[in-house]
Amino acid sequence: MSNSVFLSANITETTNPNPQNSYIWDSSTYYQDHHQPLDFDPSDYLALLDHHPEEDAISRFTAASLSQSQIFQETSTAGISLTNSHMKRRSGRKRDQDEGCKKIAIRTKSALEIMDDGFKWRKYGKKMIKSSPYPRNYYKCFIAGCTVKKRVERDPEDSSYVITTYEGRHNHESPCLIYGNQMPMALTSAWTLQRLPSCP
DNA sequence: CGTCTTTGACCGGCGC
DNA sequence: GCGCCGGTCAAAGACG
Repeated sequence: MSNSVFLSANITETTNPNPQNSYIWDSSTYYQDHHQPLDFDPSDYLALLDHHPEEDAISRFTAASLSQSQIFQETSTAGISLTNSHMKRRSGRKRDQDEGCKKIAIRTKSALEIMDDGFKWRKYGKKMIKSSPYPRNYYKCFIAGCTVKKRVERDPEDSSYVITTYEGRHNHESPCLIYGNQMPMALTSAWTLQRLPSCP
């Protein structure tokens, strides 16, 4: 676990005039284990916004926007146990050693198989895997020249959660650039983000 | 008719 | 070397 990072926060889906939805990152509920600095930027993978309730303002979320005085708390044990088993199964593969540091796994409670993360995806495969009764879905970024992929599968230990694994970094902005400023809808869920291991 | 999803086949990595 | 498994491809089908 030494080279993994967990963080979690309430993320609220916003109402948005665009076809793509966006999400409010509530930094007051943000927490992270191991007291490590956040060394990846969730906004590379999700069209996140940072909500400042005292000013009733919304800005684009980035790792740098997090305050240094953040209070760290324990993350959920369910998130740790699931991602541990996932890491163990996949660790040691050559491709993972080459590309592991570019992978981010996101676990979210959702009734829907696919969540709108602000990017457009093209589905290219679906596969039953041995370790889970649920199928794994494979997507590529729709933007030409962008090689980012994601896998989406249900948590075999708790089917109310969906695990989304992003591989690579987008070389372009999210298609969701124009954000509405309406108050968020009441759709909140705790997300757990984890950088997968095997960075040298 | 164009776009997107489904699904079976194929390929390569890994463990035995 | 062989079989298993996960990831990808591409033709066929579904859907608007």
